Amino acid sequence: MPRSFLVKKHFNASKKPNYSELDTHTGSLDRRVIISPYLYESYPMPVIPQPEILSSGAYSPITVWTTAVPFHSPLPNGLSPLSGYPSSLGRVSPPPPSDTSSKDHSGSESPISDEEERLQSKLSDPHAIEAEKFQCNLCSKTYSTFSGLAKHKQLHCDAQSRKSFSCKYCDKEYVSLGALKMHIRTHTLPCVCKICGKAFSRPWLLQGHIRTHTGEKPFSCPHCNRAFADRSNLRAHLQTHSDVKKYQCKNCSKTFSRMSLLHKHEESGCCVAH
DNA sequence: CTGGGGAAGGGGCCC
DNA sequence: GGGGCCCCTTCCCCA
Repeated sequence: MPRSFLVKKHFNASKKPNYSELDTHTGSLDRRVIISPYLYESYPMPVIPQPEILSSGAYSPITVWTTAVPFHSPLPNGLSPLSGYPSSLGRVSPPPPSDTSSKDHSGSESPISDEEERLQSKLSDPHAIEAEKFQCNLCSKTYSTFSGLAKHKQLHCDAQSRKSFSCKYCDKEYVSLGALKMHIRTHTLPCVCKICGKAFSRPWLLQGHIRTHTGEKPFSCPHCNRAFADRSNLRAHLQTHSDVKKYQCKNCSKTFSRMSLLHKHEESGCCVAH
């Protein structure tokens, strides 16, 4: 079973190692890998089969998620006026501070946005309130009634903005067709190695695989002249030369050259012991 | 058991 | 929008 189907574990997605120093260590390395013409001459890129993903049944566009605002439902708790429901009637209570579900469209770290401030000023002006219509926050369409806006959001705008593209081979969903196409390649595996027949989802994966046959190792360690076929493997190797390991156990402060080694260490019971 | 190398996959960015 | 590439991550294997 290809690893692509394994569930990805995000132990700490926010902790990203800084590899910026790699360039200084490998200053002589060209950032663009020059693939030997030999590879392309002897092993031309495979013809990608007709993309099944483009067939009409490949995906199901506009899959309305069940989180859409129910028609004629009361305002969901935590739904702010910025969600398209003007608070001119004074019915909308501010979302509870602990509610994190309403952060979907909030890119601002400030608890009070400019739009909220403008709304506050409007609230102080009754004439402005009267002139206010029920406006969709997604497409700016205005409606004279709240129910009209709610129906619009349920049947059109929310469905459009939250449409998903479902893989017909598995239950994964993607927000864009491009992402779905890329994913489906992990099922169809259109790039086949002509030497061993192993199939890959992307051409560059095949190129990397072909290096295992040719022995080409374009990435050299500047410290020990050891060569690698994969840049990421060189990067991991460079950590072995470093006195300061990037991955540290937060309990015992022991450091590791790889995150996977830290994970092993943590799973072995260090964190439990402390 | 630990550390390291090899191989591979997915997401994201750029052109 | 698609391809190429990079980065990060994971798994397997071995010393």
